[in-house]
Amino acid sequence: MPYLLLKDLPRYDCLIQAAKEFPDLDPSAAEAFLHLLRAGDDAFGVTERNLISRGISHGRFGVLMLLWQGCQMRDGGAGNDDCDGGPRTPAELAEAAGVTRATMTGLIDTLERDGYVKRQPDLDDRRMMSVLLTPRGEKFLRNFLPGHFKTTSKLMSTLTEPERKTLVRLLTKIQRQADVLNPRPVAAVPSVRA
Amino acid sequence: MPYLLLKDLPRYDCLIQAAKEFPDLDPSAAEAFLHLLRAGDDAFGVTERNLISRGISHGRFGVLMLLWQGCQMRDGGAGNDDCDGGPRTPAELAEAAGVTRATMTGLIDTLERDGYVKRQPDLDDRRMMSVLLTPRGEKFLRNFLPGHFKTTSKLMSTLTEPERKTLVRLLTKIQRQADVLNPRPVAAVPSVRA
DNA sequence: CTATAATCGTTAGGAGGCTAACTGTCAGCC
DNA sequence: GGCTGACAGTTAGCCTCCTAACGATTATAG
Repeated sequence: MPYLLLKDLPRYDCLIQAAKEFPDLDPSAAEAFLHLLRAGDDAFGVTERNLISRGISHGRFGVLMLLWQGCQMRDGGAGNDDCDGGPRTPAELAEAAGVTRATMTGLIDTLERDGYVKRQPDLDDRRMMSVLLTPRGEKFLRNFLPGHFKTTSKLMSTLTEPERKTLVRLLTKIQRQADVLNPRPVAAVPSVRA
Repeated sequence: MPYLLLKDLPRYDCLIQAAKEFPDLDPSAAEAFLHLLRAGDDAFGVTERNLISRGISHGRFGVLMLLWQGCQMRDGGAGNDDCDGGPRTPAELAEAAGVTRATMTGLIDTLERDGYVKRQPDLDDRRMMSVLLTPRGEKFLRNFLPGHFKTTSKLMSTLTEPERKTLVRLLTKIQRQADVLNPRPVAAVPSVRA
């Protein structure tokens, strides 16, 4: 429950009222926007509870999941060609997780302190490190995940299967639109000539 | 863009694969859950951009909105009986905003430092303060809000009017379910006998 | 082979959340 | 009137995130 405001959303007629003063305000858009943020925050809060009760933050959990995914790919080896083992280095993890490298350093620090992961220098390129899940980290996930999945299932149990599909479809549209509106640096395009 | 992980969501067949190992994992529930968090984060990020470019955080913006709403109610005085002027004291603001009083102290500190709000001691109850929007704070909102509303409108412009209504309906269901799963303290129930 | 540029991980410092504990003030019971 | 408890706002300390800058290492150009 990190991020935002407005425990109770404004009622729709209040939005219409406000739209009289601000012609740019589209009531139905604002309503959808506020509900999206509110529901996202609520959903986040529900799972956050599970996590903090186990002494781990959402960010750290995400790192463990990325590493574990890598292990699965390697062990199960299901010949999935575009899952080449998952991220390993802090930079890859940061990229996959959507945080900065500096933040990833902090996350790995605490995970290593708690014994869930291990850093290992790369022999070929001495700038790099490899981050590995320890047996303890894997054990944590195996203990934690079932409850976590149960929670998300319960959270979504109010929606029928078609409703879930509809929701995903609408949310995907919004994601794409957000990508358009959010001019990401898009590192891998060093302009036409460089 | 505060909170979470997984820049790229796992593909659906990966979820199905994982469900073989974890029977508790309901793929469609997990998919909907992840998309909800992702879309909420994206939407948040889009507006956050506007805010930080104006030197204000989402939290501070929320406080200004709450105070401004109070002003509107008072000035316009539209005889709306359950909008009695909006929150005024730090405790009310914290409650309305969904943060702790301690956090609200910090938010008001920075807002006051920047000249957007003003603290005023309550003469009747000397424990209390009143927080007021300054002319500068109001001016900021009048300058900022049109662009903000335009952004949210653009974000939601990918959805038709019926789609927005559907989205709101589904998200409301999730909110309610989250409330059920999230055992809030519900302060006003001092147990049967106290 | 050397100089410059790019990349990796880290560090330093800031902001915004939280909890827990503190100070002042009001309300109620004796 | 004087305690005791409840409440308002603040303070202190922690965590996670960010940006900016750094040293070390590798890649590239001449």
